[in-house]
This record gives sequence, C-alpha cells and structure tokens, in this order.
Amino acid sequence: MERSYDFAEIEQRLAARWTEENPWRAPRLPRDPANKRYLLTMFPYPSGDMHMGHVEVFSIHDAIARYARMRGFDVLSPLGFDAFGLPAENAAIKRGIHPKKWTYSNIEKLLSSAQRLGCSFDWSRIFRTCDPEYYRWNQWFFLKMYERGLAYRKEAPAWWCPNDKTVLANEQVVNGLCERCDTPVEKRWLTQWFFKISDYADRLLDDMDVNVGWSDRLKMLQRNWIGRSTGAEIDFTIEGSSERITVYTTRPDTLWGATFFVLAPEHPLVERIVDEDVRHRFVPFKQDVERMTEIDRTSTERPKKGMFLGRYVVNPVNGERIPIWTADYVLMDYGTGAIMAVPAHDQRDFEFARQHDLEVRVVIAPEGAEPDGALLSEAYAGDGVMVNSGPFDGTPAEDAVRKVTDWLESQGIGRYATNYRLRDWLISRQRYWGTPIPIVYCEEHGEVPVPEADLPVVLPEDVDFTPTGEASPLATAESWVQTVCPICGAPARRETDTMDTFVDSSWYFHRYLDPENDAAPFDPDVSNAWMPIDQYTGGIEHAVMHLIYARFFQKVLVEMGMARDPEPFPALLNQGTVTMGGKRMSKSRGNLVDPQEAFERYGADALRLYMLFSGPPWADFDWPEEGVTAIGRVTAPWLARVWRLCDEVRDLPPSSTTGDAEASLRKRMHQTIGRVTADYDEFSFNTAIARLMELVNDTYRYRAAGGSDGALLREVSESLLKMLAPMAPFMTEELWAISGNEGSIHSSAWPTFDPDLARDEEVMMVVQVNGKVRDTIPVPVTIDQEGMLERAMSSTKVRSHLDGKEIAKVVAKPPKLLSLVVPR
RNA sequence: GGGCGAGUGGUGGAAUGGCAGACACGCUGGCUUCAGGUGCCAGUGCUCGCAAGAGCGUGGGGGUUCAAAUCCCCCCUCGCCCACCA
Repeated sequence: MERSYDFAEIEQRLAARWTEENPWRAPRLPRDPANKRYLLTMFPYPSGDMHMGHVEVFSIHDAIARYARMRGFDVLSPLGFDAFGLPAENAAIKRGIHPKKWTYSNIEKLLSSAQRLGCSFDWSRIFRTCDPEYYRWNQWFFLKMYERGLAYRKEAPAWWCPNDKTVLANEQVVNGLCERCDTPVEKRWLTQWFFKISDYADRLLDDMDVNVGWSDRLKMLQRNWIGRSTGAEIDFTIEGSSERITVYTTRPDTLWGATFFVLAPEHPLVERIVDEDVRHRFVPFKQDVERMTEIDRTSTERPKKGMFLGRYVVNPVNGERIPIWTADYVLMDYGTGAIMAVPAHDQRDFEFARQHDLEVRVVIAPEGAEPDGALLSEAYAGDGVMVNSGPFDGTPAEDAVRKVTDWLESQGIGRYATNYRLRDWLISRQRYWGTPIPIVYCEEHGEVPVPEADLPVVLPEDVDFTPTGEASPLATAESWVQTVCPICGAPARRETDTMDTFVDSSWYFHRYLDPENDAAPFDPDVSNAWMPIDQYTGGIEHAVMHLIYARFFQKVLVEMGMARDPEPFPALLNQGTVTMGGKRMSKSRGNLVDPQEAFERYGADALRLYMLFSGPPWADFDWPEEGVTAIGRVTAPWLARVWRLCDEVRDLPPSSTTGDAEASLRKRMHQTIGRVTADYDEFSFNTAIARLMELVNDTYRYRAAGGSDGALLREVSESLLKMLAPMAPFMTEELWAISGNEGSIHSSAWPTFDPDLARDEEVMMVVQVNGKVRDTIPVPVTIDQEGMLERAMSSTKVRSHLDGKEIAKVVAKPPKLLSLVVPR
C-alpha cells in the first residue's frame, strides 16, 4: 500500500524517538583505536535560537558523522554549549534578567532545534561551560598554569573597551576597534592576568606541519598572527655614558647605513639620558603621542612625529656618532623598543629622514648601479651588493645577513635574534559572566592560589552585574569577596576579575570524552583513546583566537602528561558564511531566514539538503532573496520525488527475465556508489546530491520505458536511500522501515561498490583534429591506438577535416581521446 | 604598502591539462479535462543558419601544449588577512 510523504509527522516522531533513545551514544572507549572517529563541530554560543549558520555547520558535520558510522567506525559526535561571555551579560542587562536565566533558556531552544534538525549528537555528553562542574576545571587549569609559571600577573598597558567596560586580549582588537562592538579601544595601565603563550610561539608555528587537513589560508592566518621574524640584536653604546642599548633588526647587513637612532617615546632610557632642556620639550611630546588613538598611532598615512634627544650612540662597527631621536613610529612593545634607522633601505626610516632632513646613505647597491642617497625617492629594500660597508664591501645579498651577524657574534656586539608578533594572552576580564579567577589576596602573603580542594570558586548569583568601568562587578559582592588566606587564615580578598571565555573553549574537546568526571577534568587514558580529533568543523572566524589558544593549551597538556598529541585538530574544515544580500543575517537587517519556518514548511531534511546542495561546504553561501521558499523549489520537490520512487517499488514483483535495461541501470547504480563515496570522502556533498539526482532520473526513465524488475528496483532504492541517509536522515529512515528493513538505516552498512559491475563496455571516443573536436564515436573500452585510428578514419566528419592531408602527429589516450594533427 | 584567494550561462554551481556549462533553479513549449507555488516530458551559452553544420565562448592581454577554465607571465576587478612589527 502506497503512502504519501508526510514529512512533518515523520520528522517529529523520529526526532522525539532519537532524543529519547540516544542511538548515537558512543562507547567510553572505542572498541578498536584504529577504527575510531572523533568528529567535532565547534560548540555553539547560545545567543538565541538556531540560525542558518548553525544549520549549515550542523548539516555538514552531521553528514560527516552519519557517513562515518555507516562506514563502520566507532563515532563520537558530541555537543555542548559555550555558555559564558559578554553577549549573555549584555542581553541580560538590556532585558533586566539574569544572564544565567537568559543563557539556559537559549540553550534549551538551541538543543531542541538541533534535535529537530535531526543531528546525531551523543546527547548523553552535553555540558555547559557556565556549570560549576565545568568551570571548576578552568580554575584547576589556571592553578596548574600558575604552578608552572605560565599564569602570571603584571601591570601592563592593556586594551580597554569603553563600551563593554573591560579589557580585551590583543586578538580581540581589530584595527584599533573592539572586535565585538566596534568601539575604539583605549590603552590603560592595569594589573592583569596573562597566560604565557609567547613561550610556545615556535611550537605553535612548527607543529602546524602536523595539521595536513588545514587549508593554506588557515595556516597563513596563524603564521601571520604569530608573526615570527628572524634577524639580529646589535648592541650600541651611548656616547659619554656607560649605558648600552640594544636594537633588533632584520637587516643587520645595513648597519653601515644607520644614520640615526630612534627610541620609542615610552622607552625608560629616554628620561635617563636627556638634559633638562630637552626634557622640557620631551614631556609634552610624549603626552601628545600617548593621547593618540591606536588607529592614529599605527597609521602609515600620518606624518611621523619625532624629536632629537641631544645625545649620540656609537656605531660599534666604525665608531661613528649617530644622533638619538625619539619618534611615534617606534613602538615600545615590539623588539627592544629601539631601532637603528637605515633610511636608504627602510621606507619608514626614509620618510622620517626626509621630514627631518637626515642623511640617507646607500649601503646596498642594486646590480650595476650605486644610487645617490640624496636623490632617492624611496627606500631601496631589494637585493644587491654591500657598499660603503668597510670590510664587507662586495658581499652579495644572499650571504650578507649571515656574514654580518656571524661577525657581530664573534666581536661580542651582536647575536642572532627572533621576534614575534604574538603577545601573551591577557585573560582577565572585568565582567561578571565568566569563570572566577581562583586567587585570593592576603596582606601578608600577597597573591595566593586557592587550594585545589576548595574548587570550584563558585560564581555568586546575587550580584549587580552592571559593569561600572571602575572595578569588576564581582567587587560589589562584598560577602563573596571577603574570604580568608589559605596560608595564614587571616582575612583576605578574592580576585574579582573573571577569565576570558576562550579559556573555556581551549580544552572542552577533552571534557566530552569524560564529561562526568568529578575528580579530574578528564581521564587522560580515555582522552588519548579518542584524540586527536579526526575532523573538526567550524567557522574561519576562529582562525586566530580559539585555534591558537586551544593549540597552546594542548601543548601544556602534553607537558603535564595529560595528552599525547601535540596538535588537537589535525583536520579542520571551515564552512562558508551564510548571508543574504551579502550581509550577515540578522533580525535588524530584516534578512533573517528562520530555520523554524523551514522546518514547518518543508522539513528538516529538505533544509539540510538545500544547504548542502547549494555549493561546496567551504564556500560562502548567499541565500536567495525569496527566503525559505527557495527550498520549496529545489530540494523539497526532489525529496518527494525520491519518496514516490522508493515507495512505489516496495511491493513490485521481481522480473523473471532481465535484459539490457536492467544491466544498464545496475551499472549506473554502481557507478553512482563509486562516485558518491568519493564525494563524501571529500565533503563534496553538492556533487554527491547531483549524482543521486542523476540516479533517480535514470531510474524514472527506466520505469517510463516499461522497466519493472522489482528486485533490481529495490536494490537501487536501498542503495539510494543509504547514500542519502547522512544528509536526509528522517525520510530515509522512514522509507527504510516501511520497506521492511530491520534496525535503523543509520546503523546499516554503506553500499558496496563493485567496480566490475560499474565498468562500461563501451565509451565515447572523442576525435580531435588540430585541437578541435570533430566527432565522437562509440568504441569498446578495450580499444587500442590502432583501432582508434581505424574508427576515426572511417568517420566522414573526421575525414572532411583532415582534408586529405597527411597526419603529422597522433596523440592517443585510449579509449577516450584521439588527437590528430595535420599541417594547416 | 605586503600577502593570500577568487572571477565560468539569466542564477547557484560542475569540470584541476582531454567533449566547458554536470546537477539544479529560472525561462520557453507541451502533456496530465490543469484551481495550482503540484506532477510528467522536451528545449534552453552566444552568433549565423529551415536544417545539417560552422564560428565564437570560462574578467582582459600574451605564452607553453596536439589539447588550457585548469599551467606560466602581465593587467583589471572583487574578497579576505596582515600592516609604522624595525
């Protein structure tokens, strides 16, 4: 008896069952470590209900997970919630409700939407980072970092967002603006907690070779961010003083061209070397520089401001006196905060020299020329030969840096040096909704870590969490702040800053493996059995922050003996961004396509399939203006077409005789299995769907031509449904069941590809004459070059283009291509 | 300023040295006595042509090759990243 495709009823029923039964529960340990797949999608931030970005990444991730199960792997595909953070707090302030309430209600919505979408997460492993059972381990890791000297407190200039009223990590400042709210940031001197990620810069760079499953783009983003630069440090002495000062340069070979010297205005040495007269002019100069916004300070457009400090350094290579300047373009927090300026070969120094009438001396000459420094219109940064450089004259560019640095080392005035753009990770936040930093301050003992046994330091709930900009909101919770010193028992006060939420997401993938553990963040044996993550899926927006922090944590875990793999995510797929009209979807822009509406009108299967069919998963996707209706034109009708086909053949009797049409359809089926399997392996879901559409079209054509072999049609239907199951889990499961199969299609075995059955006996041979296709001729696959030529020559089309001329060259790629060249 | 990536029909896209435009959407026509945002079938890159066919065609220009969307060089446009980082 035929049934109509009632997607709403089917999806609701199965979603409820899957939620209840949790059929995707992963074993504590994979049965065979060589046959496991830990598949992870970046855990969502519960800022509301599910949006199309979640739909996209969940559809991709879930197709990968379901496919892996059907291929026989032990699959772990967990879900959790990245639940602490600013948006919850800001939304809560705006609505006058507690961040916890807002967060938990969003989590409920997201969770039920994920279930409605048909995601096959192991629901038994869910956690929220704002649960004390989770964040107590953030605190534990903080203590471990502290013990290892990797967590430290220092007073330093920090980026302050006046709107969010908190400090930000370097990574959260984009072009001088707060990454979240686009407010220009300010620099404030504050005492803050840092993680010493800079110690790991080299490993973060070098270990990236392990990450073969990363795109070049992503690796480049990480490399840029770490920003390793190699060069040399060179020591200068200050004339008439015993003070020495060291500069960092990537071009030690231009040392003879240094015509002035620049200290950052913040450099402590400045105050020590200037006389009273200069000091009077320097103080307002420095104030001017400090008043500049970060955008101005680092703008290349603006003229460079500077002043002569009235003192000289001595060039260690030739004893030359070099005037010391200070200038706004030299930054205190890179290198040594001081530079030797070589205007002939550095554009910034060149501009400054021209503005302040300083000498430009060429010491690297391009081939066959020695330009006059006074006439240069820009710095020459290219290759050349060293000139005006004493004993090094004539040294070619490729040896110059090495030879000069070796010599500096031998003279004890310089050495090889490396610098990084990466700064230590500032983890303090002056906000409420985060993990309290487990430190207390005692008058007697200073900063004292909270003993492990006293964890968690529970975030108090009854707090006025409105940020004031002065102190952390937690500072107002006086009864919470007051505690006793763990060492002496005297009254002490708690640290009131909370941790950056990127701490939460730096190790969460281990917690999934052992989510109930209340004695440790996780059991390393269990973790090592599942790690590393075989496929990580998530947005490219996490290319620098989350991925660098989590890789750093992993390296510390390895040192602690809690992890084995130096890299946690060797394979990472960055899905494209979903937009409409080129802009991020949002309610305020009015370009929101609501997944709930798609569920109601077309169903989750149609929505998932639509997202996957729209293009490769890594490509951005601009949703058509018409909104969800697009699903109703594209994948919803096709799913109904598949349903009708599979439903119709359920009770068809097998044919007693089978002929060419049957052999041909079976061949198409096996060709499809081969190609779709390859597509799944490459995450090429859009082409996989196209192949399945072709198979469906071919099967309809077979039926239309009178074909009715029920056995064959059920074979086709079964493999079609299996190949579709990871992408459209509901409909395929229902058809599988009503076709009388046992168990779930999602735990059935992937269809077997039989190359013998997929092989074509005959193919179309393309014949080109002088590069142009002139005929296509059916030939047996086994044909050789001679046979190909013979067939080609019997084609009137080919002969007419040969024009009776002698064939000068034959290129044959049997059996598909024959290229003939004749003189023109 | 530096680096990386992309540019293919009306649209999403396919093809990574071998028939450009698979598969879809849209459009055109037909069928289903059709109320259709349904279903089925056919056509659909551009130009010329009744047709057979021919020519042109993957941002522009050049090159390598029997053969180029694909490889190389130059240019244009867009996107992303970094950026007074010495």
